[in-house]
Amino acid sequence: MDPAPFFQLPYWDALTEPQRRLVADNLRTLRFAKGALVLAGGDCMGFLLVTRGSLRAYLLSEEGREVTIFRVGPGECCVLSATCVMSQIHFETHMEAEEDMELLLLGSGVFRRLTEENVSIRCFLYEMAAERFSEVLWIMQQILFMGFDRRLALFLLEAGRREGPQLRLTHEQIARDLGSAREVVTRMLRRFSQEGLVELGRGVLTVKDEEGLRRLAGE
Amino acid sequence: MDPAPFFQLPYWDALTEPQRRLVADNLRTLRFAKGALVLAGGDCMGFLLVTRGSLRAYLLSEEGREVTIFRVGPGECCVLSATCVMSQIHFETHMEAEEDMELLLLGSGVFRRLTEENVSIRCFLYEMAAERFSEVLWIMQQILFMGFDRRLALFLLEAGRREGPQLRLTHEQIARDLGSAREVVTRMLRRFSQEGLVELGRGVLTVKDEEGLRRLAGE
DNA sequence: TTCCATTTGTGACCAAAGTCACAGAAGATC
DNA sequence: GATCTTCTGTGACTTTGGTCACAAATGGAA
Repeated sequence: MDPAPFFQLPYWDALTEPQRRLVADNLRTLRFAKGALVLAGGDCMGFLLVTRGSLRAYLLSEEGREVTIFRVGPGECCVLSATCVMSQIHFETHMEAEEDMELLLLGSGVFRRLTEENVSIRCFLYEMAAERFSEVLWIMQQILFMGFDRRLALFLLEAGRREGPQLRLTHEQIARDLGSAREVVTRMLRRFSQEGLVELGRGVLTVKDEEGLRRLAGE
Repeated sequence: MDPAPFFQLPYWDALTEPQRRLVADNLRTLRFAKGALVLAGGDCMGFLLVTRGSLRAYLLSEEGREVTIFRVGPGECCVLSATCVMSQIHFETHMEAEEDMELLLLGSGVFRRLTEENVSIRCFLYEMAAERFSEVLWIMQQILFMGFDRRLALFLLEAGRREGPQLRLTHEQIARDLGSAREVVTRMLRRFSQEGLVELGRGVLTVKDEEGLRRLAGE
């Protein structure tokens, strides 16, 4: 197992030599297949650092509806599970592998020891949590105040920024991401395609008029 | 101006003597009348500590709809404005005085210097932000997945916990808090009163059957 | 090629909550 | 007590988005 990615994180410098050894000795690599549940209901697994693929964090209702609140890509760590180890704050959040993925895990026992010994790490992680916080507030704004057309437009713009204008997504996936229903997505996408904003294909979706989407999204 | 409340905060111990003087010399007391806007759109005023009354933080839509995301009571500080000074994260959040209130302000310049010099304070504040984060996720769950009846029941339970079973609230105020419309609140409250859960009066509302509300709320 | 599972398209319908337009009631103020 | 303002009550209506029930298209797999 190659812990190199962990060493690249900014807080590595803040560690003492014994602490570094402790980390190196206790890192484990975990692999998950696409769609696998990585973490349910805000379990406190410890410190997670994604090395390949990506995680999707979402809220889950009793009836099974989901809403994505953020993603964790390669080189990023999951602040929620870290925060939960550090301060007994429990987040009712689920995480699944969006693609086949690999992550480094530093178990909660060792990780807690580390954060108790070293304020800089705590601080660094909390700061990242605060950043997520501001993103989540933004998503909340969208859900609260925007119609579905605007939300979908924002979704497409955001996805486009991540993956380019060619999106390999089914309507079903989009619906789950936005916490809506597939038919609703289909209808709205059809409207978008009639207006020349996107082009639709089976399992693919091409953004044709980013400017138009942006206008619709009110950006 | 009496900076005593500031001294009672846990991080006071973490300050050096010159830092303490710096704080004491730069604290200002501000007063706001009930309903006054304390902070708009996530301004970075600096560090706010409420000494009397309470703040209400809310999201605001373009059309003027509001949703309350948290409150800051006496002895508590506003983590959002603090966080925003520390890390340039901007929260699109508004705050108003819920009652006549008084707060201590440590301007952003001095406060930034302080947090740069002292990791413990940074860390402490970020940790509080993380706590707010978990509360906001919970509110998000409510809005996303619950019907209005459940949300209202939760609101009444929460308000009851703060202020006892006698609530001095108008339907209008409740509606603003929940981001809904006054008529909707009136209708639902009427249903609640028919079911014996609450008793209604002009500007007053008494929780009669907390257990029943709890059942309805699914707690 | 022929299945077959997956994905998309669509119309009809439903339900929740927001909007509108008032009317009436309760306190406050003069 | 008369008037005013603020609250509350209510029915009718609209909108949005979710649900249902299919049909049709597409692209692998056998």
